[in-house]
Amino acid sequence: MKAKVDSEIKEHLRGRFAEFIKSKRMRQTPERFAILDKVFEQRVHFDIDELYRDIESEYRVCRATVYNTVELLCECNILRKHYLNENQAAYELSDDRHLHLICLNCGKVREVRDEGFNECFEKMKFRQFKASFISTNIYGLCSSCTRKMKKE
Amino acid sequence: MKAKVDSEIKEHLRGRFAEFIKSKRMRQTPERFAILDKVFEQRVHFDIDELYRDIESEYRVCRATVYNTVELLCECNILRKHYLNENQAAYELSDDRHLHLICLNCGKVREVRDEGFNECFEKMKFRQFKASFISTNIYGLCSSCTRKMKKE
DNA sequence: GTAATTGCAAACGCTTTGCAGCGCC
DNA sequence: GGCGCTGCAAAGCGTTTGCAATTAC
Repeated sequence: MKAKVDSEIKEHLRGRFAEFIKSKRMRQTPERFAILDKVFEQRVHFDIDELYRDIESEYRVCRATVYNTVELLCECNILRKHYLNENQAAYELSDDRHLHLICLNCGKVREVRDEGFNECFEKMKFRQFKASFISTNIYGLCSSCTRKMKKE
Repeated sequence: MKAKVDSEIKEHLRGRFAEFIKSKRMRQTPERFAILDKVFEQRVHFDIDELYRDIESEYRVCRATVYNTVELLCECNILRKHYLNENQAAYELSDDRHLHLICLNCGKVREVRDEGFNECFEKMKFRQFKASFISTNIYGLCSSCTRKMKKE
């Protein structure tokens, strides 16, 4: 439920992506930047297919390219990849810290911020492991499924 | 890295599974209990294919049945299903609380216990959501991949 | 110019499904 | 004996791959 990314941050990230691409001696294709722009328009975590359908309407690009570019955006640390369920990977902007509440019955995912939890993670240190980011999934029952269960 | 499940707990869980099956008016097939027994022998999180190959050597059973039974064991709250990466779901005994340290480079998964973190979760309450369990994945670089990176 | 990147389509791997026959209740 | 469960095989679906054509540098 976060507000759309503001244009200053957008510009900054676009610049970082451009730098990243250059540093790897890769090419700045229009497809890559078109995809990045659509990424900014996503309000919550999204999957490749959602992003693809969203882009497709105004820019001709194929799924494989979306996969490739999103992978690049993860390497560049603009996006992060999460595995919430069986179906497909979910992506989110890196600065968007929250937990996922996932209903075991209907599969609905809710994003929840919890500062205490974030602090708890910041403090953690691991031997022989350089942590980059945390992905926390809490499985349970959403309110409407709880209600449904009671009726039965 | 946990010790094998001791026989008392095993007996208890077998009983619970039997009860669960009866309560749903399902059948106590030998396949279901053979699979449960193999589940107890797993030392860390495992996937369906590992479990299947492990069973197959001494008991004729097909993949679909393993999928079905493991799903039942999750419903019965003996197992929990985690999504660590793209490839496949990972399963663990419910009483085995730990985080997963996942290397972004080689994909290796390490299990780590952290009591502070568990307590932090216990305290959390969510509006309109009945939490059942938490699955925490920490992505980063393992020590050997960190070393590899430095060399380049 | 030339090598990286794209679109397309086929391949891949995990999981689910449909179905005929078996066996638990 | 009936119907739930099994094995088998095929289908489904997200993702990856191979390749010829395109295009950024």
